[in-house]
Amino acid sequence: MSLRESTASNLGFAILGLLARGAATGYDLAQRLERPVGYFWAARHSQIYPELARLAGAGLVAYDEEAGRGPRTTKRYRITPAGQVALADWVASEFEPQPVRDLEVLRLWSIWTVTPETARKVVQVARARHGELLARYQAELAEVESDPDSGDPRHPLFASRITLEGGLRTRRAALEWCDWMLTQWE
Amino acid sequence: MSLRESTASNLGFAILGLLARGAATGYDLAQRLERPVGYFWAARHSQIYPELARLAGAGLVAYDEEAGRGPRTTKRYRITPAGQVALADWVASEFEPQPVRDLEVLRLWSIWTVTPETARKVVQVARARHGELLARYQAELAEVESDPDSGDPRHPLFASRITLEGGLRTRRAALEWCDWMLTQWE
DNA sequence: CCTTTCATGTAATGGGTTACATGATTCG
DNA sequence: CGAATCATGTAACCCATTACATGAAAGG
Repeated sequence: MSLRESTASNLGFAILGLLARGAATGYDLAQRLERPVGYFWAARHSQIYPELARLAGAGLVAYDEEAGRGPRTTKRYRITPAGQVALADWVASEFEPQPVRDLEVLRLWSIWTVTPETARKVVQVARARHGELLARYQAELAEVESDPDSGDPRHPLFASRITLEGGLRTRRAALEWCDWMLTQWE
Repeated sequence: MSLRESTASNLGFAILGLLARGAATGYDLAQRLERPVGYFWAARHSQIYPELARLAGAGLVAYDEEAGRGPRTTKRYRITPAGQVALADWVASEFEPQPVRDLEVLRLWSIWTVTPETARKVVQVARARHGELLARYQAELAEVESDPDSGDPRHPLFASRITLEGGLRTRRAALEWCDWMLTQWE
């Protein structure tokens, strides 16, 4: 665990993390970086394709070309041994906490400028959103837990399980916070 | 509460939120956007000065010039009535949840690639960081709560109090999550 | 036949960090 | 007298979003 110069960006490690779980096309990666992984790290395809090219240039990923359906060939990427080392290294590396940017809290921080009635509406909308996410996480966690591999610390599903558990706990705390806030306008 | 075209960026509303609590120089704003406000919205002075110029151009803030200490004049900014309206409007406006980017969770999501011993170390470091933040939030909350104005929904300290309370709850949940995780490698 | 999905890229723009640049006052 | 603080700005670069662009196969 030491401070290190990275060969890949944060997005690069998100992609390596996906490829460590299985080979995929840029298109596949873009979809997973919208939905399951996107809960904590989102990205669009326009960002993913150039990053894949960089990772390939650094030898952290490699690809086979299949004759594609569109105008270009389809590239199926996989992580290389060097990529696996880089990923594991990065997981264990120390890094100082990055600057946070939470739009919901920023909004609440100025909520004293509106009437209590408006304020309560804002909190209720936020509460509903947290509730939706909580339900989604719970459903996904149930699915992951149904697989016995999710108990094995060296299996990807183990990591899926603990990150989902974290999301769940965070959302539950946020819901309780919203309920508490609603009691604060007398 | 309707979807609206904003006159200011998110950073702009962070600045308006600060100025709504009192006049300040760009330098003052930069400091508060590092420490207390930086817990949920951080920014550097190189971003703040141009944004202040934009806000002034849009008539949302105004400034008085004092003969400054350095090579340039010191500008003390205050929010205008139009700025107050824009801020309150924005607080009540709907906006779809922005893409999340949480480096800590991204890292844990690939933790299955390292040995259980290394993994536990990673979680312990994260746990310590959450503990530190919790302590800081608790101290700040105690200070805010000592002021009776923090109970008045139309006073800025009310909003400081509820956002700190949220930070506290989130950190507490994160700590419990870390403790739970540590039980997961048998 | 039309829409969705698969599949890949590039260009323009905006947001944010790091580094460059200047200089007076205050504190040790 | 040197370092920290007050105080303001600009420039280069990186990261991310939106929009532009193309085209085949599959499904309704």
